Amino acid sequence: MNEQRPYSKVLDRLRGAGLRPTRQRLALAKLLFEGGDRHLTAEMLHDEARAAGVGVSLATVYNTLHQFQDAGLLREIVVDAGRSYFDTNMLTHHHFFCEDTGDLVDIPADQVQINALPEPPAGKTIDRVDVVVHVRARG
Amino acid sequence: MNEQRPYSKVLDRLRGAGLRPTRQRLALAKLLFEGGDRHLTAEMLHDEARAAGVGVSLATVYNTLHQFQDAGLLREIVVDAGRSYFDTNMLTHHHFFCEDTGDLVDIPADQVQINALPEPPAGKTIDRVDVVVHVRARG
DNA sequence: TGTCAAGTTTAGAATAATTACAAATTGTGG
DNA sequence: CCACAATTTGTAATTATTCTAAACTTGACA
Repeated sequence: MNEQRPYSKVLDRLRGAGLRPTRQRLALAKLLFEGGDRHLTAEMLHDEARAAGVGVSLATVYNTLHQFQDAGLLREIVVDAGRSYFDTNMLTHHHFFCEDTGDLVDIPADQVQINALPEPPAGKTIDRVDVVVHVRARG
Repeated sequence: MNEQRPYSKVLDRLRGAGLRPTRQRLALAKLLFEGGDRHLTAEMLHDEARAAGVGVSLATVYNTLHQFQDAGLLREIVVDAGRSYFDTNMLTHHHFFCEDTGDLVDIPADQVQINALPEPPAGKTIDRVDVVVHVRARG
């Protein structure tokens, strides 16, 4: 439907976040937000961009991911030591993490019910609750 | 009570895990297991060891932490990108993670109740469920 | 107790992910 | 279209961790 204005949605999205719609940001936003819910590392996104013929440096991919995160368009997930995934699904939800393959799979929020939470330490407020269900190939 | 055999407990612990009780492993085990529940990075443990006058290289600290983990004496916790904590509390429990300070605080298992969990992806079994409650200084 | 093989430790090099930097480029309001 | 600030970039730097091969311990056994 958007054949003639393929960037209009992401463009609005960037504008809404107060980010200048540069060529690089538009291309990365398109890759990130027009493919459903995704879990990507900086390296993976960089490869995708190059494969799509988009000239963008790895440094810019990192910058952009962090800017998108600060703007609330993405969230960072840390499951694997020394590797950050960025999740394009901003709705409350949780994750399966497969220790064999490194795969990350969404769990809709309504499939996990937490019905007791402790008081946070003095002077702190709860920001969010992350549930990671570690799984492995059945042995 | 153990003034005369200060290493006997950790010694048994290493023996039980099938690990040779070397000077380094004994010293690190003492630091790790005789101070209650602890959350330490390799670097932190290395510093403690040096402060205690124990000559041990950082490489050995890493090796030892992983061996202890494989032996079921420790578990690794990943909350902060690019930094691994090791937790000496092997009972089921969860964590507060303070984003401002990087502090990690235990939440006893009975203070979090999860009463719905999804089916794991085909062919996988659930290994464990990690709940991390992200908190920050009240604004 | 001395010897030896296997298990450990170590310093330093290597790797991997990420961040920092300063120069070059680009986007935008006037 | 200009000027200037924001952005991008290649590269170097940083950080956490793993690797490696040589040196050193340990424990078993004669």
